[in-house]
Amino acid sequence: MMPMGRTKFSVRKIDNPTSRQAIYLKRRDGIIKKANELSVLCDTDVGVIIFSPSGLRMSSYVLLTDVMDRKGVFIPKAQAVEARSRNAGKDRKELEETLYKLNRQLLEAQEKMRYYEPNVEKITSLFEAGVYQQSLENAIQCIEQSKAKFVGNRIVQQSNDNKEVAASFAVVDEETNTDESSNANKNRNPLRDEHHHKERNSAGPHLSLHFLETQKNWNLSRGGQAPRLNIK
Amino acid sequence: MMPMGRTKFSVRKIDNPTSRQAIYLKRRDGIIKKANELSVLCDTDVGVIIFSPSGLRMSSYVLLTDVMDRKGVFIPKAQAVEARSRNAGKDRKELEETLYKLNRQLLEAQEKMRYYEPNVEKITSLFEAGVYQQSLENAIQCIEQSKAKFVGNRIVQQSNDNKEVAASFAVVDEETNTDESSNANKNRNPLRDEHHHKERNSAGPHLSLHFLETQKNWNLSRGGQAPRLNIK
DNA sequence: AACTATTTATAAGA
DNA sequence: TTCTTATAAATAGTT
Repeated sequence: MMPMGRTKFSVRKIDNPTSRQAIYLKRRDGIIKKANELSVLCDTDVGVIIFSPSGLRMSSYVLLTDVMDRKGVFIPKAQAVEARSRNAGKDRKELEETLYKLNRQLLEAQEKMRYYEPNVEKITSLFEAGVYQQSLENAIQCIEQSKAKFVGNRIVQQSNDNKEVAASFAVVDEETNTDESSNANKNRNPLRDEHHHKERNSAGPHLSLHFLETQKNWNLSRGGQAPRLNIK
Repeated sequence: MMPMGRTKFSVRKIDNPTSRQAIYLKRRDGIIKKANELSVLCDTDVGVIIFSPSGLRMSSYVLLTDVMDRKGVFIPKAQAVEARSRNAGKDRKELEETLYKLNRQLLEAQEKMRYYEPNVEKITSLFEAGVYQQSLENAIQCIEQSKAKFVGNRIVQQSNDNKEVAASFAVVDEETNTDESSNANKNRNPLRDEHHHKERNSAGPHLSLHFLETQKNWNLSRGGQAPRLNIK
């Protein structure tokens, strides 16, 4: 008979589908919790992407942003141009594969583009508008910095813009919500780490993602306190 | 005197930089280890991206990967399948033509993108910087107008601008979030709401990703076995 | 880098 | 499913 409590395990695929699923759920939650803790404790950006075992859909994602830009989502220009001639030797299957990939890349690009060229008519909430605006503001930041170089580094003050924008969000939030009861649904400010952006050229949609919350009672708030578990 | 062993902690930013860094390292490793375990145990794809507290560089990423290709993160599976079959009737010439067109579209998209994500390092004159900025300012103008609609056609004024806008943010937001309170340093994430993801096909991590391993002795291999830790 | 005292995470079982 | 409980793991403060 198995011991009552936790048993040792080895890192190999769990054969039994039922327990695999069960374990998946537990561990998924565990990782997300830890990712959140790390991000709060150390004030870092952390992203986690987890697919359900079935593989049919993304089960859980906790994403972090602008990473994408840096990792070369788009194929380098040279590579793209060259692609055509390189198709000469490919058989049909390969061609279709290439086509498929290109399609995807294009979709990605278009998706991204939406941040910068939002169809104003299609913006359905103020919320969304703010998101778009932020990405643009970020882009402008970069340009400002670039300009500063030419002018002789004199315009450094501009760099506080982002903070103000972000701050105003928070401030007003407080105006509308006077009650101080704190619950789990708070998310970090995507603009918090400006230095991230400063270091890099990309002004990308620095918004996207973030912690998808986990409906649990975990203290997912930043700066929270609460030892939230039962104390023996 | 502090107890020798682990002490309880609350989830809030660690003030002491030294211990923050120390804790960062430990927990970072811990998460990566767990991510790997999950991926092996449950045969899932898991990705983790962690930035160092300094924020200067990506400190650690362990991305599992080809996920995207296999499971269609960017395009829903159904759509992907369709994309393929649409090419079924085409002969080679047509295929190559399609490929070429796609390539061109992609290049165009990338070109445009450069506009919004200009490589600051490569801007060679103040004038050029100005041009970029102008296009971005224009975009922001549009957004502002869009915002105004939501604020009830109220004219957005200079000084109170931020507050008003932000306030309505809160309101709009509240439709999806019933109770919410906030401190000055906590910001909601504008994209938190899932509908962003739901409504777009490619809300996923636009990552291309690869597996970066972690130099450690952990058994990071897939399908591995080995209880890799010391047995008492 | 190692070491432990403790806190956490969790695999089974209820 | 959700809760419980015994035990494995993770890890904060120390050396």
